[in-house]
Amino acid sequence: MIEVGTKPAGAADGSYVLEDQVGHLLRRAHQRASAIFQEIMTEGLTPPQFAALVKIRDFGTVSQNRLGRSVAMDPATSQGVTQRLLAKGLIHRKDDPEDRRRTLLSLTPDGEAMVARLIPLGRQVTAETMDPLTPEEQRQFLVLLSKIT
Amino acid sequence: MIEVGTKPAGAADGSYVLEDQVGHLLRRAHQRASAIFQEIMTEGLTPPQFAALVKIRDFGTVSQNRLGRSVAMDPATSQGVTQRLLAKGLIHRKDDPEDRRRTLLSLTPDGEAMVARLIPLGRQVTAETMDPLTPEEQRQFLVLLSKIT
DNA sequence: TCTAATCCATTTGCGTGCAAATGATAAACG
DNA sequence: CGTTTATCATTTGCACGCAAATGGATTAGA
Repeated sequence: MIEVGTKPAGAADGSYVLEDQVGHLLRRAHQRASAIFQEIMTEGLTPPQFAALVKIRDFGTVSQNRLGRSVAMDPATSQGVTQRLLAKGLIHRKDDPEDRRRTLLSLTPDGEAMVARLIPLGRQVTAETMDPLTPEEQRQFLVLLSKIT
Repeated sequence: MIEVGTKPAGAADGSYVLEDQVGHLLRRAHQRASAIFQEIMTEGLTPPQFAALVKIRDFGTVSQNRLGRSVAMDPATSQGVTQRLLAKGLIHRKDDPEDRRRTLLSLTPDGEAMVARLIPLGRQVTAETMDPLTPEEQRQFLVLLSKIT
């Protein structure tokens, strides 16, 4: 018996090819995207820190938890990230006078300047990450990726 | 001047929409895939641990660094992961007699049994993660995702 | 009202993930 | 042959990421 053609990715037999599993591919693609980010963004910010800065700028003022939800960070992670942005002098904190549970975050002038300076680089990161794809594929990919997010 | 239509995702103006950046979408998709993994794989294994087990099974016997490269883990991370698999009694270690720098890893009988039991669940994880996509979209997505990995 | 359910921020503990440094071994090369 | 270079495993330090628990504040409901 001669084998014709290759085994389809979704083979129902005993084989299990790690490289065909979405989770694994997503993990690796995310690693690569982070590496490209670090190459281009040379100011010592991490991707979550940059995402937080951008969102704080969008909001103007936000509570820590709300910021976390808007960028998909749980409260414990938000805590750490805002802590470090605070230490870098990029954001400012004050108690919410209308709800004493909350602390409100906003950008410092340094933070504003940093975001403005980094956004063009952010576009570059996205471009380079998707560079292996044609423009048409890039559009398709973003649509599909959004659907499984 | 009346604005017609919505702003394209790649707008070259001052706007920067975090949700349109691949890195951010990849981070969130990876988070979701990991969450689905944990829901379905109820035996206390993490995605990297499972990936390592599968690869060790494929190799039969591998050095720790080689295993790491094959699943995209740096040496420090490999160290931690194999450490925990060892503690769970799923893998076995021995010095390589032909190269005293290396330590060879292989599955214990428990490890073999665990992988065999979990692989069907692995397929389920992949299926559920891509559930929002049609079968045709799933194939497209895997092709594109592979290209940027 | 006042009590239960929610929400906010924080902390602890564990598991990746990576940079950088180290000591031991092996391979390359002059 | 001996030296330089590369590889292997390990350790330390830092940054996510999440589960679970806590104490304080607010909201909803009986």
